[in-house]
Amino acid sequence: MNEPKTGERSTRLGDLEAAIMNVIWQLGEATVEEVRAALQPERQPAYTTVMTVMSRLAAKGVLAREKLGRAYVYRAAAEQSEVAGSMLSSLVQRLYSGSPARAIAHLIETEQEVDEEELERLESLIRERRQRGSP
Amino acid sequence: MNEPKTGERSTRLGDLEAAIMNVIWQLGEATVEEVRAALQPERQPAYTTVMTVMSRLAAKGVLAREKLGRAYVYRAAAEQSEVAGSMLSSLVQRLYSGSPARAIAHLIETEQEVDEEELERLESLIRERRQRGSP
DNA sequence: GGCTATCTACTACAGATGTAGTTGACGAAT
DNA sequence: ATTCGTCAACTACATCTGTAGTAGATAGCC
Repeated sequence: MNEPKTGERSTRLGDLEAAIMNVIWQLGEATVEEVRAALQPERQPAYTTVMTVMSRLAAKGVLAREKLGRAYVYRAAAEQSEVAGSMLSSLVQRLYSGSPARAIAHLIETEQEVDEEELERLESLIRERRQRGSP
Repeated sequence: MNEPKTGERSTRLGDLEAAIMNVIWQLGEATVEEVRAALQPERQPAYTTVMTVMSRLAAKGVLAREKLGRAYVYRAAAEQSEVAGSMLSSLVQRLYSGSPARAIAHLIETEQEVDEEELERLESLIRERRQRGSP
C-alpha cells in the first residue's frame, strides 16, 4: 500500500549503496558479481551483502534488473546527475544553509583532482551562469 | 572503552544533527530550548528529541557542553568548515568518484543562491588554485 | 514547605543501512 | 542421476539516526 513508481524518492544513499551505484553508472550494466569485483579492493563485502544491497536499490527504484540466464543484470534506473545532484543539493542545504558558494569554494580549494582543463571548464560555467543573470 | 577524543570521527551527520549543528554554528552557543526554537518552523521536534540528539552530538565530540545554572549551554567543538568540508569531500568521493569538477559544475549550474559577488569570488579562487599549480 | 515548571537522564522503538549466513533452485559437469 | 557451483530469496543482527515518553532533580512561586 504505498506508491513505488514514477516519483523520485528522497534517494538518500548510504556508503555502500553509493559505491554500488557508481560502479553501475560506470559499467552501464552489471551483475552482482561484476559489481562486487569492481568495488574498491579495500571494500570487498561478501557476495550476499552486495546482492542484498542491490536488491534494496532495485526495490527503491534506483536500479532496474532483468533476468539474463540464471543471474540478474542490473542497470541504473536513475541518472547519476540526478541522484548525485539531489544528494549534493540536499547536503549543501543542510550544512551550508543554502549558501553553495562556500561549498564550491571548499571543493576548489581542497580537492586534489582538479586539473587545469577542469578549471577552465569551471570558469566558462561561471561565465555562463553570469550571462543567465540572477533573477 | 573506546577513544573519544582528539581524532575526527567520520563525523557523519544525519539531517536533524546537521540542522542542529547549523543552529549552533550560527548562534555561537545555545541551550536545547534555544536550538529547538531556532529550528525551521516546519521542523519542530519535541524538546526531548532535540536534547537526545544534542547529547549524542556531545558524545561524538562535535558539540561541547557546559552546565550553566540548571541547563547546559552547548558550543561547537568542531568548526563548520571542518565538518561540512569532510562530509562534502566524502560525498564527492562516493558519488563523483573523485571528480569534484562535476560536483562543482552541478552546484554552479543548479543552485539558486549564487549571486554576482560570489561568482567573482569563485573566479578568484580558481585563479589562486591555478597559481598553486597542480602537483 | 508543598506545587509547578524546567531540565537532564534513561529508556524505547522504528526505519535505514551494512553485513552476512542459510536455504533452495537450477544448470553444468561427470 | 549424482554432485557441484552459482545465484536469488529469506532471515538475522548490529549500528545509526529520528523520535519521544517517563522519571527524577531542582529551582522558583505562593
